Amino acid sequence: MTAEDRRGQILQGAMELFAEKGFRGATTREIARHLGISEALMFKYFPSKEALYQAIIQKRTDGSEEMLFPKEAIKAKDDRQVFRSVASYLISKNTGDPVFMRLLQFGALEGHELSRIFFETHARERTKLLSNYIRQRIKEKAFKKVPPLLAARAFMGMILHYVQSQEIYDFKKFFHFSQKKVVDTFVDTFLHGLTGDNKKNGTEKRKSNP
Amino acid sequence: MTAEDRRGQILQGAMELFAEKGFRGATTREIARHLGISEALMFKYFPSKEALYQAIIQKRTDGSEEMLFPKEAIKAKDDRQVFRSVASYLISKNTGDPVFMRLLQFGALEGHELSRIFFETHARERTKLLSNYIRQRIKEKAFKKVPPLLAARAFMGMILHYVQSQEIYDFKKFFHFSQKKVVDTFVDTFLHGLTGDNKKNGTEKRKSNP
DNA sequence: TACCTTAGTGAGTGATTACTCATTAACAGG
DNA sequence: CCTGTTAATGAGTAATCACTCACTAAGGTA
Repeated sequence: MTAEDRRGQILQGAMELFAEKGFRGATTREIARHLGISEALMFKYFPSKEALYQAIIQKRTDGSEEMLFPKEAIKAKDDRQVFRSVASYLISKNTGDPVFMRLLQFGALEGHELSRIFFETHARERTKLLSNYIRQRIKEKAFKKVPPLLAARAFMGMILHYVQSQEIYDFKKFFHFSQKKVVDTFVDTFLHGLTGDNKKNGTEKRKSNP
Repeated sequence: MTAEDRRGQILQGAMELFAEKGFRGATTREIARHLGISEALMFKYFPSKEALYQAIIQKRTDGSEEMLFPKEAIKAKDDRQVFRSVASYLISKNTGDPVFMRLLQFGALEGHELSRIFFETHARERTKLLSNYIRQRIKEKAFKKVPPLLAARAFMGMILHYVQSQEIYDFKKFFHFSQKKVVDTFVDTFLHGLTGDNKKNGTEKRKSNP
């Protein structure tokens, strides 16, 4: 097997185990056995367990294309479409493949350097992008006057906590909603609130109390 | 020192270290040194590291008085007060003392039995209580027709993810809002949404475009 | 053939882990 | 004073940890 392929294989297998058991919890012996190779070979490719962990995080964060922040919807000021895109992106990115989410969560708790870097750059950047849009819409009197940063975190929190619950707390054992239902409910609630008349979409209203 | 006191002291000190480093990350030697006692004494009081961990979780979950679910506000159908109470409770319980939150998070990731039990009972129960209220208010046409469980999780997710960000991802280094501001923003947004006129409170309106 | 590079390993290394045990020290009741 | 109880410990134990090293075996080139 070529060096390149072997490197990739080790990264993949190690990531799975780190995500499952955390940095401290996953042993080098386990990882090697999981891959069907010797520990010694692993240490030929990565000089330490720490270096292996760092390579994994770096690979995933570098490869993270910018968040699907729909430029057309933003230009068109199509609020519903903007928030739907953000929600869909976050849900679909993390639900199918909770490995990276678990990895980050573990890293944050264990106080790992690179996890902190992720939160202080990527996560913060995403929140800022969304809060900028909200700030602009407030200026245009389309949104109420709320702290934009707080509102952005509220919206992303709804989504991220939901995904986290499903994948880490194992709530998916108890109930499951379609992604469309989740996105619709979260976006509609965020934009229009729970109170008010029973409208189905944001654009059309329907009288309920004649 | 009496046996009772010593037991409590060990529980407290061990909890702090488990919260900081996780079950696998915190060593018995560290815990003993942190308490200023020998490992041997610890093992006299708790037969294994596992038993110590279990005792900690049990103590915190048993002592958890029922969530401040304001009965008067519910009877009065004071939506704002209901959601404000839930939000305030969750925030103040976890912000000042993030130890238990970290403990649970670690436990969930490490797949620890008792953490799972917490989520499958306490956390689920809270969500159900809130979703029941929402379901009732939907029947009374006070709320829009949304999946009550999903709406409840959206609201609690906003709050819990916010606290988690502040305490675990260390976002409090970058910005801080007063608890009142956070509660107001989250509750108002959840009940009335971001769109619509610029009202300051749910009851009084203020014209912005003369 | 002889030689060099390189993927790959088995059998270790010292350090650290959760946990044990024989022993001490203090204090009580008689 | 003696004796029993009990909090408390220092010095271990076997197992496991991350990591190393001397060593093959398989090619490619001359």
